[in-house]
Amino acid sequence: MPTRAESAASTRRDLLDAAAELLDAGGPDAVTLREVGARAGVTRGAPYRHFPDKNSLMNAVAIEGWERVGDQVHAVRVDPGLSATEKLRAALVALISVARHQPHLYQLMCSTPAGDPADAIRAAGRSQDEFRDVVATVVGDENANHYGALLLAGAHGIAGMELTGYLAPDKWHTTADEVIASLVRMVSAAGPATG
Amino acid sequence: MPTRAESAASTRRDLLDAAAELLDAGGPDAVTLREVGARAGVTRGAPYRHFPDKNSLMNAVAIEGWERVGDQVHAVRVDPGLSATEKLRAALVALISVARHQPHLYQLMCSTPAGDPADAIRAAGRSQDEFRDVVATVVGDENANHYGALLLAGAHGIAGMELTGYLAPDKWHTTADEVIASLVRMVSAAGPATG
DNA sequence: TGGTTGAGATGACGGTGTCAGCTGTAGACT
DNA sequence: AGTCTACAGCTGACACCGTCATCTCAACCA
Repeated sequence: MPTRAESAASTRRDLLDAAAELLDAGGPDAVTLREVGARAGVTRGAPYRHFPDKNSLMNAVAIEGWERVGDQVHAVRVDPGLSATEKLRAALVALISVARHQPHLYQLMCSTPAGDPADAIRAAGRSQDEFRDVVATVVGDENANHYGALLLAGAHGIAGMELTGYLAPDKWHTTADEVIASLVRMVSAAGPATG
Repeated sequence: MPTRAESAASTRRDLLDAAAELLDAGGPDAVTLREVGARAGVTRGAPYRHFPDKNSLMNAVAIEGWERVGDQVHAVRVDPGLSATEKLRAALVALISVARHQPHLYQLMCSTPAGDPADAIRAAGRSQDEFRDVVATVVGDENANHYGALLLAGAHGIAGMELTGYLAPDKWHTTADEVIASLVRMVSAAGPATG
């Protein structure tokens, strides 16, 4: 029999899960506070005990998405079985795989955070820090910022184009994976010595 | 005194302008069919004579945005006063400038088109064709597809990160313009001879 | 044991997208 | 000329949404 705090925490967790589930299944329009509440076993007013408004709930969902990406990139970074270049590629693939498997979540994560953006940007910043460390092992600390931003942008851009259908395969005759591979190759070639 | 067809076309134009105006000023949530109608001088039901639903209206706004980008890239491509590399950079800047000056429109243009995506993708495709022609003059026809997609993704990604605030300047110590310049430099170095 | 706190339920309100039905007029037809 | 028709726009209505004020009631603490 759960204590009151436990029960509240459990409800909050259920609300987040329900929101993420609805988002994955039916896109942003399918996420309705009434349905979120219903799936969490509460009524439409209950979420307001845990989040100031709907935007804050969606913001929290996005933050958890970024935290998961951060964990994945961290796991890649400390994986002893991967070379520096392999880590770089794996880290980029981690980002793209969110766009592929949870496109609606990805678009939420990469849209301007509603309400207070600070928390979402901080959560995204942690995975960016992990990623920059990976980049640094390939191009050196002094180039990590520049090439890190370049690679992040490239991965983010190709992921977005792929999931929206704007990277039409029969027009460009290339895939997101090929572009990623090409980016990694170019940056690796630039190497630690290049300004 | 306008004929009936002229009057209808004028109303349709006013609806599109009003929607784009509201989108620019207040984001997607500010675009309401009632307000769009009011600004166009009609009531809330009138837009349904010109668009099947709200999504189609927003889709049409996105398409016009892509057409404008296509025109800009075309103008760059045929500008006799620019070198191939300068054209490449200018074309990318044209894309980014939309993200900078009309961020909400840009996010609409780059989100999964609601309803029938075919028209929006076709409109975006025209500017992509123009862009690929610019790329081809730098890296050659055989590499235009691959590097074109890479550059487009890079520009799209850096534009998106900049406008959402995820490219924190005090974290990455670089700017979107620097990343673009670096991309152009790398691709130009790859050149027509490289596979 | 009695008071307090806070999670959750409920009723209500304004706003929104959407549709059915109506009105009036521009253009076509006889 | 007179009549008919198509259709842009108006209005009322409906279901749904986010949000809030208010209420209830069980878990906590003194």
